Amino acid sequence: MPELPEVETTRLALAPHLEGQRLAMVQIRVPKLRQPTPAAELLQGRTVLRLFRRAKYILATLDDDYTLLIHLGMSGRFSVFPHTGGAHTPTQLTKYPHPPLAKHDHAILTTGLAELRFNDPRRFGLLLRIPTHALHTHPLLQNLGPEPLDAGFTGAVLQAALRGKTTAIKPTLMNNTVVVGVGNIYASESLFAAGINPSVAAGELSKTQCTRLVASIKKVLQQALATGGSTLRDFRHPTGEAGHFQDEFRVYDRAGEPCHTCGTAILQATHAQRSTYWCPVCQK
DNA sequence: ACCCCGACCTGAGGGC
DNA sequence: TGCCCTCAGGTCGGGG
Repeated sequence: MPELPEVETTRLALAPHLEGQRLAMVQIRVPKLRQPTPAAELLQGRTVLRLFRRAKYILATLDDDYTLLIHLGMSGRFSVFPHTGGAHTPTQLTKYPHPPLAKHDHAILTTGLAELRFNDPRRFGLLLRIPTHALHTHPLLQNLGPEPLDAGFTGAVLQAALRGKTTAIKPTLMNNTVVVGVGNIYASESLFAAGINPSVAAGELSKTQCTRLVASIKKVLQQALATGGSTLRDFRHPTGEAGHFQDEFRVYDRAGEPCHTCGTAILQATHAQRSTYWCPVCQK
């Protein structure tokens, strides 16, 4: 499910229920996701000071000098069940019967405002408790490339990151040390928008192409954010709404269908074991 | 230092 | 109906 637009959509939906709120009750129902999950007692009673995002990680700064790191993996999502009728103590919360827990509901965070449930069938997601002072040197975070929507991500920066790389540009866009947040959907979509063939060796892109590609990545991600991300199969906003960017796909998941620009059939191939889609006429 | 591949998981969908 | 195969929005560690 989650590339930058879906992760940011999730963060935006969670923030009003978490920022400034105390985790009155925490349940951890799975011993490990990608890594062992923190004990509920270490999180319960803490207040969330701030909820921010870096790459595809959602980070909750807690009031005990720890940060809760959340990653949605392939199939992770949050559901929000707001309480009705104002603030409550944990005991009172049980008086508000939210729907029964579902299969793969691995963590439940309850504040005075809502119950937030993390569901992840494939368990590629991640919940980690990290000392806040050590966050930027944590192995998961210290080698990350630039945020694609930051002003500092420019054609020159991309070209420098691609220098000497012989791998095709498409899987390279999904390399977190080059740029973060771009996954399998938005890599194909951005290359289409830039008119670049996904098989071109990354290091061979011209300065002009890098500049165009950076502009396309920003445009595609911003448009996806504006439409609430992409809903394939099961991705939902924490509110339960679907995203709509899947209606805007130019190439992703459209093998054999006509290019919206030139009518040529969209092609599909595999790069690094992931599907790539492109138009052989519009992308050179 | 790079690059590729398998591994980690469950579930949906298609073919037989 | 069921079984078996493939594929799915991500990342990491090992080996070449």
